[in-house]
Amino acid sequence: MTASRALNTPEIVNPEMVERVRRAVLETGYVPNLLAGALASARSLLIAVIVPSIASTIYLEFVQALRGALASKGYQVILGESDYTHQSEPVLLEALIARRPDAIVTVGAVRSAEGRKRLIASEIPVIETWDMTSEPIDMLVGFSQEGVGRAAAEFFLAGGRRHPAIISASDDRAAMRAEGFLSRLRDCQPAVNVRSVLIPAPSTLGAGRRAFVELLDLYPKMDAVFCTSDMVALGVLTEAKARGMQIPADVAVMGFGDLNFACDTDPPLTTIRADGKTIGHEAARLILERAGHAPRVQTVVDVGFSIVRRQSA
Amino acid sequence: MTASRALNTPEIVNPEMVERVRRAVLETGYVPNLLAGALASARSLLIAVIVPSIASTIYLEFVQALRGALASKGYQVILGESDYTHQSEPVLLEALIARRPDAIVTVGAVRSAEGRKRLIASEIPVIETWDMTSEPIDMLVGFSQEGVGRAAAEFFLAGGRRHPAIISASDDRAAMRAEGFLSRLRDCQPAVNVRSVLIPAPSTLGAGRRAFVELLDLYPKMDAVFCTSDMVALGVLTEAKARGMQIPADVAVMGFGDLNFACDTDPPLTTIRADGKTIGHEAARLILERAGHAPRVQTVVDVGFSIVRRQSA
DNA sequence: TTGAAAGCGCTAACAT
DNA sequence: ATGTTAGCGCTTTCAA
Repeated sequence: MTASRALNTPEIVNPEMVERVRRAVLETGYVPNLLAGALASARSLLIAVIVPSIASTIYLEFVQALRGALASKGYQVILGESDYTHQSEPVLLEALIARRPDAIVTVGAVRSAEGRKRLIASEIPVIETWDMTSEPIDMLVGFSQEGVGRAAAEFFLAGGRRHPAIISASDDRAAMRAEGFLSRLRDCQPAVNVRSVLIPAPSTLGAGRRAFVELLDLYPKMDAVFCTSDMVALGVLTEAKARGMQIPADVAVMGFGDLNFACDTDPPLTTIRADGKTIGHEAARLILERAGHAPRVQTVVDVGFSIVRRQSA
Repeated sequence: MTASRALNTPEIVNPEMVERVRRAVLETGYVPNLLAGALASARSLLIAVIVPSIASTIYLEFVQALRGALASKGYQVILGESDYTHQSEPVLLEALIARRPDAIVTVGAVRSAEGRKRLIASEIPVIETWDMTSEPIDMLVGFSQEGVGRAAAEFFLAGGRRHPAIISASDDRAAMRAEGFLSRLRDCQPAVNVRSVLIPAPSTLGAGRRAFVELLDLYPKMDAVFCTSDMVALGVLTEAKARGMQIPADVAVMGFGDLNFACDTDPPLTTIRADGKTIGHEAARLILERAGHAPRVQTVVDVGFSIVRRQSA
């Protein structure tokens, strides 16, 4: 017990004793067994994070920020992949709950009723992120995906574009952005024509190119394209350039994500920035506050989004 | 004990008993505590993976493949970030060892003597990946980074290019690729001029653009550029296009990684493919074999690499 | 096929 | 400031 205290709370142990323990640790190469510690203390210092796909770059900064903010407090992150579908959600959740993480962070709302039930029953703090859902399980850090779509439409309209199109990936949140975009356009007087093309998640440059070709074909008057991902927008820029089109003169192009290449494309990409880093930091803050048994804190955080105006639109 | 068996090895339990246990599990919402299980059985079903940076896309497929192959056997992955430096390596390793993972997979060789010592002392299976180091700690799955660089140089030479340049990121493995590239060129008779530009890790499109501008300035005769990352190569293509240069007529461009956009750039990017997916699968296979107490298997796997010839070079 | 006993390596809680 | 006791929830081992 004294050794345990010397390592975890040295300030309440006699300095000489702490020194003796330190020496013994070095001599023996002792590394504490966190599994045993977690079992005894009911704190695993483990945070489970569920992303749709590890390979989708859009969430990388978020995971990195979350991980970084928690690492300094001794927490580690375990990653789950929900595969953009909600079929295996309950199974994945059970596997993660079995590790007794101190919090579970999900990208997007937990959709399956079964999954929600298990999370609630587990009494583990839950943080849903990247969207403002109406009925969060517990805590929530995000922004309005529909709002993003509406803002994009508004931006095009304000710029005088009357023949907008959208290239949308087929995942939950991209669909919400698309819905916001379309709904804003439905409200126009006089009516505005729109075309949309759906591509499978995850979003790639190639899918963007091909979708743009398709749009050029079926919507010759098109003068603006909103892409639900910067990678797709880059594909549009590539195809446009290859055809000698002028961006934004011929077609305005707008992306989403403000990925790290967006400022360096040709022309630089106008996009909507959702700050994954901030979402990660806020989620970490909520986790730490909850861990400190702080009085019930504000549990819904809207981090908003911003239009990053560059040259492509 | 019977309940434990009914859940883990139902085949040796009376079917009626299994059924009773199943019902009880459903009724109570019981979820096994893997922390306790791991402590008792000395198997955590946890695999620690160390990548230089979560945000570097090049390792995403690898992590995903590794995760996928292990998930079906009940393993989960815990992620560590080594930050492209080896300073904090021992600390990170200690934090991971404390979780008693059943294996530790690292991207790149473990450099610090302290880290190597701890890993060996821990007796946890170790798999170093993405490089063929001469003195692996335990198992190894990778390919020759220097070989990649030499192959790139060879490719340019065979294509008649005599004024090659390289844009290299400043991480361990990129530096090895650069060294291979330069060493092959040093062997040329008659001598071949080379220029190299170093950019900070992680590699970005913007860094590629700017490095290319720099090269154009200080090496007007340049007729080929090898980039240690596809993202950087994309930056070169972008800048070239913006200046109205002809690729590959004016300058041949070659990347590394065969990232998912490489086939859809304009022109399509010639690159060197290192199959992260295969590395991940092989690593998973080694882990599972070792876990099955299989007789000492082949512990060094060279997955090789291949030149993907497209139009940019 | 089922059960009983012991213990994995820690920490909480309660002495001293 | 240090020590003792008990127990976290499982699995291993041995017994019936």
